[in-house]
Amino acid sequence: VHFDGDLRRTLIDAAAERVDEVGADAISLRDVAARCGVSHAAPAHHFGDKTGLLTAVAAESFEQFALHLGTVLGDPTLRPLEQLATLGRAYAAFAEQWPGRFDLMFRPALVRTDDAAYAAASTFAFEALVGLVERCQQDGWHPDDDPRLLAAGAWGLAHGVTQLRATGALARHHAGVDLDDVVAIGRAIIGA
Amino acid sequence: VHFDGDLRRTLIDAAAERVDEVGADAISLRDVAARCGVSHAAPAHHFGDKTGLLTAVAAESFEQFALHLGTVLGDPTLRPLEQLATLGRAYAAFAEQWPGRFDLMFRPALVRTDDAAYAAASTFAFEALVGLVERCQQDGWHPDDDPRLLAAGAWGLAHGVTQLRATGALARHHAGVDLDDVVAIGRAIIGA
DNA sequence: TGTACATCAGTGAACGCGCGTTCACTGATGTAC
DNA sequence: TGTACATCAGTGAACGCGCGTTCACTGATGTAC
Repeated sequence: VHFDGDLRRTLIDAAAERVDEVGADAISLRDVAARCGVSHAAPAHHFGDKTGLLTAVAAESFEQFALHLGTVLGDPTLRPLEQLATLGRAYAAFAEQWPGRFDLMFRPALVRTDDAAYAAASTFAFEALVGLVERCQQDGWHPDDDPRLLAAGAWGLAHGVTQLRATGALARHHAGVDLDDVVAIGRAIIGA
Repeated sequence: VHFDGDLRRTLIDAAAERVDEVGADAISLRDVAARCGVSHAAPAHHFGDKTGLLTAVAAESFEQFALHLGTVLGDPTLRPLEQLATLGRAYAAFAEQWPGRFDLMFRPALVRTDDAAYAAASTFAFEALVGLVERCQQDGWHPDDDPRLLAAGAWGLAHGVTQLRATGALARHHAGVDLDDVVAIGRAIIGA
C-alpha cells in the first residue's frame, strides 16, 4: 500500500496548528518536523522550502475559510441581506478561531499567492460573495450599483473590522467587540 | 551644547525608512545602526531592545498618520460626508506612501501597544473621526445611530479596503484599485 | 518464482549565517567646591 | 581659575542561538523481465 502524501498531510496540519499557536512569523521548519516525529530535512522533500509549506497551509486555510463562509450562503430561512450580516459574523468568527491561519492568508510576503490552489479558493469565495450581493440587489438593496463594487466594499468592511478586532485596535476605542457588536457595527455603517 | 536625543532621532528615522523598504519583519538593529554610522550596540542604549525601537517608530508613525488624516478634517469647503469620503482616500493614500509604517502600526506582536505616545495618537485619531461622524449625523446621515458605532464601521471599512489593496487581494478580484476606486467602493457600500 | 534495477521518501551530519543581547571600557561633557 | 568627581552616550569584542538549506546516504517499495 502506498501512503502517498501521508507525511505531507501531517506536516500541513502540524504547521497550521503551530501557525495558530505562535504566529506565522515564529514558525520554524525544524519545530514542525520535530512535532511530526520526522527529521528536520523532511519538509524540504515535500515543499521545497519554507515558503512552500506556508503556501500549502495558506491555500488549505483559504479553502477551509471558503467552506466555513459557504455554510451561511444559500440558507433559505434567511433573506439575502440577513445572509450578508451573518456572513460578516462568520468572517470574524473564523479569524477568532484560527487567528494564525487567517493572518497568514493575507501575508503575501510569506506565501506564494500565485499558487493555483490558493488563487482558486480566493476566487471561489469572492465570486460566491458577488452572487449573494446580486441576490441582495434583487431584494432592492443598492439595485443600481455594480455588484462587484459592492462585494469589494462588503469584503473590505468585514475584513477591516475583523482585523482591527484581532489586533486589539478596536478594543482600545470601542466598548463592545464580541461577534454581536461586529455585526452591529457592520449593519450600522451599511444601513441595513 | 547638548544634542540630547540626536542619535535617537536619527535611529528612528532610519528605522522607519527601512521598515518601508524591507518590511517590519526584515528589520535588524545592526542594519539600522550601520546606516546611522554607529555601532550596532548603540540602539540598545536609547531603546532598550528591538521592540523598543519599533515601538518608537510605530508611535511616531501613528502621530504622522493622525496628522495626515487631520489635514482633511474641518475643511470648510467640504460637507461632512464629503470629508468622510476624503478621509477614506487619505487613509489608503498613507498606506500606499508608507506601507511598512502602516503595517507596523497594526502589528501588536512587534510593538508595545500600551506605549503612551502610541496610545495617545491612536485615541486622538479615533476621537477626531467620532467628531466628524457626529457632524455627518447633524447633516442627516444615520442620525439615530451611536456615533462610536458608526465611527468603528467607517474605520473598519477604510482599514479593510486599504489592507486588501495593500496585500494585493483586492486586485485579484476587482479591476480598479487606485484611490478613486477605493473611494467609489466606500461610497457604494455606505450609500453616500 | 526469482533476480536486477529504478524510484523515492526520509535521514543525519554539517555548513554558514545574521541576529539580539551583554558587558567592561573609553572619552567627552557637566557639576560641585 | 582649577581640581575632583559623576554622568552618560557610544564602542567593540564576544557569546550563544536557532535557523534554512544542502547533500551524500540508506532502505524500503514497486517494476521489468
